[in-house]
Amino acid sequence: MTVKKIVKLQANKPRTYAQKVAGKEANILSAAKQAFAENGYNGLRMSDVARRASVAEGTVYSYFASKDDLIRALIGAFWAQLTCDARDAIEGPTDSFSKLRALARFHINSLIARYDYAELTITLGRQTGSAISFTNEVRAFVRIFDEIFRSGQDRGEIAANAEIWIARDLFYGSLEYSARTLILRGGDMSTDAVVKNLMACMRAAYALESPTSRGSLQGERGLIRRQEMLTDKLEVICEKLASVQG
Amino acid sequence: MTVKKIVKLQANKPRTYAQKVAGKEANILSAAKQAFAENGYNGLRMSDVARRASVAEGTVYSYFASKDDLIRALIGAFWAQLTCDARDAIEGPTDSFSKLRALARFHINSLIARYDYAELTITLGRQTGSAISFTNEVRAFVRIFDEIFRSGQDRGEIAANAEIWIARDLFYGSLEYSARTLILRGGDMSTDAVVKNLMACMRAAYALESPTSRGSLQGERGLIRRQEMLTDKLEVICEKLASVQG
DNA sequence: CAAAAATAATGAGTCAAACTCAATTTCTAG
DNA sequence: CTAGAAATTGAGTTTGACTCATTATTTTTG
Repeated sequence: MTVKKIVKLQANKPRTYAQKVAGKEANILSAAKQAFAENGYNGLRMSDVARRASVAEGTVYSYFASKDDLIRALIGAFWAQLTCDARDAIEGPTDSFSKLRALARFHINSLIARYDYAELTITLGRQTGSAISFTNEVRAFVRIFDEIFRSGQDRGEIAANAEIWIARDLFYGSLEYSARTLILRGGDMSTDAVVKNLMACMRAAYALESPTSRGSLQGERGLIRRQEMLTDKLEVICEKLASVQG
Repeated sequence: MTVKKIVKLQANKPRTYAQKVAGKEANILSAAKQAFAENGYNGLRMSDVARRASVAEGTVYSYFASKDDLIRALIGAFWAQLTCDARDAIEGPTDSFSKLRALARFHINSLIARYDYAELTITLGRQTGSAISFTNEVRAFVRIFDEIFRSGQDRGEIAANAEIWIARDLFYGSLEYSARTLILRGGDMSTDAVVKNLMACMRAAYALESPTSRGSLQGERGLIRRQEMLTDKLEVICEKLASVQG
């Protein structure tokens, strides 16, 4: 019985040397992910990563040229995953603004869950120089917005003369800031309010309303709903007045 | 002729020991500012700062507990200066939205000029822990927006039910992202387009338009706007009632 | 199959830079 | 003028990223 046969019987052990090597890189990344989650960028020690991955410190450096390189890889993987998940999240709705709303909701929740990754994305994005740059993974993520926006323009839902780079920064910029605020202040504020507000702005600035559909139907419904809201408010006032009197 | 007389003749040399000491802190800060501008956060060496300020390395540490502390002080000074300049910049216009426009224009230009400071503001804001925090200087700067917004609400120019924290993040978040984009892509895009777009969004989302001017122009929209105004007014009444109760 | 060549892994050692602290200098108050 | 307080000094410590000569493993070759 050779060693090879034993190896073959074990489920997901690497068969070839090349596979083993590839697996080691994944091990190191996974160890780094853990260490980063626990201690953040400054607290992460290369020696600790090596120990967790059960390799020597030098080995880590044969896979990643530097600490920054390692974290960059981690962040790249994060955005790649996010891109996949975001594409799932926008599957449901068909019109552009609903897709954008779904993307916004997904994005702000992701940022709140893992703000540490988002934070380093900018600082580590810049490679060996002074200019700001981004990894391909981040670009791929940003492209999701661009695709929705462009197709919205093609389909006549979004104004054709809207400048996409401005809209994109409005979208991602406000979501990131809001995510930070929500983290800072704790759980008493909702992401829904942020998304709702952002989408109202986007609609107001970029929507091309078709006169037939939205002008009459939704407009009328909106009016009715608003009247109902007004009635509600008036009722509250009456109650309050009564209680003040009493 | 004593030494004191000579000192008195020289213009802005320190007279007392205390003044000399106070001046040294300023020297160190100024040296750090230079070093930071030339090499950025990672490239800044405490030994270099000490040499530029003509003091020993230990002296730097008797004024600032750590490198991060030193840079934080630098960033604090930056925002303090920015706060002064921004207050000047919004002096001209009287209505809230014009003030906000002036602030936006000022802010995006400042960010483009000194993005390095803005970038570190977040990362170094957090003090010895995991939660995100901000220095008082940053808070003072942010307050400018809040003051304009609140006074706009009081004066009936801005919807009373608008949530200020959401509006603030929309404002600063999109400006920061746009500033980054403008730095990245070079000079072919203008800050004006960004400001114009942002203000259009803000107006659409938060403006309470006077019924005489725009209300009559657009039939259904005018109706909706008036209803929104009514709702806002009612909300103000509700709040006032609540405060009467409490 | 064995020897040679290629590839990968190791960890003790280097080095840069933030930070410390005992000794020294400078200033002030009495 | 002097004692003591306050500030300064810079050589030395520490920490942690990174290197590289050596060793181990795998593949290729004869």
